[in-house]
Amino acid sequence: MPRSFLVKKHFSASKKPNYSELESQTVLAAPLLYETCALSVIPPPEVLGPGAYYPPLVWDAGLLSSLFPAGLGTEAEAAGGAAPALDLTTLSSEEDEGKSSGPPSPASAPAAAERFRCAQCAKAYSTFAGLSKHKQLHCDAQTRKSFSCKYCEKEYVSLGALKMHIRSHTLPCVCKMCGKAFSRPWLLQGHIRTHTGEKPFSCTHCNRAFADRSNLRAHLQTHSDVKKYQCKTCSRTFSRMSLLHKHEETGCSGAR
DNA sequence: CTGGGGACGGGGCCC
DNA sequence: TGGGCCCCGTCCCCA
Repeated sequence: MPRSFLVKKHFSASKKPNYSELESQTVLAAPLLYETCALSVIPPPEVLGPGAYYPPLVWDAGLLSSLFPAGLGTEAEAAGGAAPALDLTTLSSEEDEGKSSGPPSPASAPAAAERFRCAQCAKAYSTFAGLSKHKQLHCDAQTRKSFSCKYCEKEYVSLGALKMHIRSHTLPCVCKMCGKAFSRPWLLQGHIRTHTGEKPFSCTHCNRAFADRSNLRAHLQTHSDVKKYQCKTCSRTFSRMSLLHKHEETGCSGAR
């Protein structure tokens, strides 16, 4: 399964993300803030539409854990929220596995600890909050991804992966020439080559040059007698997956 | 219709 | 932990 395929469908039911729309939210309102890609993750609230925005603090689990050292599980309960999959606000740094001195520790009340037991590892906790945090940090995380994106349905197993993904929503890297926004600096660099005409990737077979390494790789396939993608029915090979898909969709006759 | 180029996106790996 | 880079991939367009 292609890795980018799943995400793209969240962006748009059709082909490409609507850059102009995104730019209107994240870039054009405050171009100077982002033109050098200085902002690593999330634009200020006034830049994004109110419906789509979640403040940066939401993502700062470390800050939150410092603000709520006693644990956020009880906070969430008090708020009456049936928390979604797993919100980052419920994450804190390493703690509570029956080891820390926090509220969920079972050590001080062995009898009460029996009240909340993890179904997967049998660890016991005195409070529901303690059990919840344990499951979020350890047992549930082993069976499902734990870091949920606020902008879409994607979930990740690590905060770093989530942060990287969030950039695809915030698009902090903006082209000074045309205003187009990108999630990562090197994507912007590649785009800038479309303005400058720079083509640093050359084919050793025909000296043709490309601005994009992936495009060179695809081009190299054209020099090969046996292409990378092969039809299972007729054994015909193609230089690109898309060509193979087209071939299969149009109905491989089995000939050739 | 097919093949190829151009532009771009995302996850993973490495430093 | 974050940035750079690589790899794999999609989509659009054109000859």
